[in-house]
Amino acid sequence: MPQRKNIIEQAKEIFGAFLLKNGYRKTAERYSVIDELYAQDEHIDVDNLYLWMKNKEYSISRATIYNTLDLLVECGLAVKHQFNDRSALYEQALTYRHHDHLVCNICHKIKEFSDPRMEEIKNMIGTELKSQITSHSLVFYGDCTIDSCENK
Amino acid sequence: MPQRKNIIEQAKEIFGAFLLKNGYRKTAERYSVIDELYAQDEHIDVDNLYLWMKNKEYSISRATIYNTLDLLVECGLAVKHQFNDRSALYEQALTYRHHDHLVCNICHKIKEFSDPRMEEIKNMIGTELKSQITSHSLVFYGDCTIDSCENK
DNA sequence: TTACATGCAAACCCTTTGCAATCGT
DNA sequence: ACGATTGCAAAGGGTTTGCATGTAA
Repeated sequence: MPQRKNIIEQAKEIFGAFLLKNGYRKTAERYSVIDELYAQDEHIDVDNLYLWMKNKEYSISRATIYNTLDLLVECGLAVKHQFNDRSALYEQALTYRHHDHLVCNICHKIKEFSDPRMEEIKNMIGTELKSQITSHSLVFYGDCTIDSCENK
Repeated sequence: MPQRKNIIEQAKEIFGAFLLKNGYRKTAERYSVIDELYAQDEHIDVDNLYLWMKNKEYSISRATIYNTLDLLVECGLAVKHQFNDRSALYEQALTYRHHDHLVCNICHKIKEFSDPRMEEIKNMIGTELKSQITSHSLVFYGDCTIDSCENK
């Protein structure tokens, strides 16, 4: 990932401006969450992010991670997903383009996709049901039909 | 609801056959959950169903409601929805046709809709990502633009 | 200096589990 | 009678909260 560093720097600048604008403080913990969230290649939940950071000798608590992720979501630097009734998953959002997810019923691997028809459906349903639709969550669940899935 | 009684009777027959087939026992508690789930006009969560039933002098525990709802989902007589990170919502499924949901950001009212393009998207993405898609969850979130919404 | 942020542990909420008592079959 | 089902309360897992301590501004 040659340009990931730049992305992280960019994210930190945006975050700094956001903190300033809202009178929040710039703490080392908050910036470290950006570093480590943006270091992930996959969606990650709070507990795994916490363990990951502990493992890297960071001194941070779960509470602070929760708090910081909320801030990151608020300023658009992170996206939160709730795929099932378990823990929420987060991913970086600076280079994010909206996509939806396909979750394998057996191995629970997550694949991403995007379909332009979703926008059309949103517009149409929004008009029909008199709602200004602000976001959506779409998850497909299915059985992999390829060998890379661990269900065979 | 003139024919709701018939629907409940029909549901009970299906449930009875399901219980028999699987060697499960026919208990008054299990049937009472059908009665009261099917009496709802809206989605309901376990706790509210429990309180509703307690209020009607039923003698039933939360654990049994959880257990029975699982069975009802298993045999197709109920559908379970997970709209947010809070409690799951259930609805009767005998007269159910698949639909998706629009949740108001402010008043949290739920509206239903259905769009045939979803099937097309499912088929296409399933082929593309090599998955036998078995189900999906689609929720739109938006701000009502009508006065019936409590957000004005 | 003085709030706000942190870290810890306890509290919370929804759901699941363990087990003795009950009840279908 | 046997074993599944119930009800209760305790345990579980993820998230939030309260409060003393630490720290940015």
